[in-house]
Amino acid sequence: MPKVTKDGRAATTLLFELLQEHKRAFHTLVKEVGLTPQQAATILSLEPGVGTPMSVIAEFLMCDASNVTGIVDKLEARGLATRVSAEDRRVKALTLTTEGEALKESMRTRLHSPPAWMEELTRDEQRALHESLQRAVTVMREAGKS
Amino acid sequence: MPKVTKDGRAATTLLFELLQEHKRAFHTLVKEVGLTPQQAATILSLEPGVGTPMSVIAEFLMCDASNVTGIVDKLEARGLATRVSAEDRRVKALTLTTEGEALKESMRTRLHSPPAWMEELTRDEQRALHESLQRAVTVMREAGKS
DNA sequence: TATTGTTATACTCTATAACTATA
DNA sequence: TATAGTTATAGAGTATAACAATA
Repeated sequence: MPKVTKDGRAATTLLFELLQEHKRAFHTLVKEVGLTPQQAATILSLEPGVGTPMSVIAEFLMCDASNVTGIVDKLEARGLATRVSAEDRRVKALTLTTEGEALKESMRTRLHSPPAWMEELTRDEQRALHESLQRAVTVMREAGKS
Repeated sequence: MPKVTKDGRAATTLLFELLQEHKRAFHTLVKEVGLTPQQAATILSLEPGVGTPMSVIAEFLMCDASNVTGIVDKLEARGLATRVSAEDRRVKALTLTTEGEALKESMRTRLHSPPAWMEELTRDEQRALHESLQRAVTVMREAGKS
């Protein structure tokens, strides 16, 4: 098992800087589509055609389940999502409406669209970045499971 | 000028996933030190020995200047920072107290410390990640200037 | 006049605790 | 009894608008 090297520590700090930038992009996008950050995050967390229990949304948002009620109320009021009943009749699952799916895709496209600086990298540099990040995310997912 | 390739787009999406992870780490840390997210972000934005105007803090926090008043009030009440007057007597600058500096360093160390998954990468992989991110951050900073 | 920071107000996010309806 | 979601409440974050002090 390799230790974290000087490169590993430097990479962590650089990641932090890139993430600050991404945060700004999210903040700007959310304002433009007229949602609050939590409403937007909820929309983005929903898979089309799959009902997501309120408790799962609370975990994703890192907040108490009681808050999800109000957030979801507003999404329903705007016609972006609807509550549906599950087998266990205590749980209420949230699904995107057609309008909600469209908004989600629109946000996703813009959020995941490459920042302006990406085109300053050569093809080879973009490939190297992709490969390194892919490897990092892979081990991160593995670590999360254990 | 190279275009954004498939690798560039994939890298952007992966960056998004790492961001989610980092967000969780920040959230956990903030709770542990007993600050709110905005209070913690403010502390982290202050340079030791340098007075930072309220307006600069507002820009960093991406919120209206009127909100900074209350956030700073609480930091002062906890003895982590103090308001000092600047040459232009309209502006009030915020500086860290000794206690505030200590807390900032403690948070910074933990936030920038490599996540657990980093040690799953080999030395070579860590070096590749570092180099790719270094290049990305360099062009990002350049793009930010223009 | 213009700008910095503050105050006032209203809405959103947040955690805690008490409640309901299911299980 | 335990769990999923809701309601009630209080503290914190947010934008807008109006204000004081200074430029």
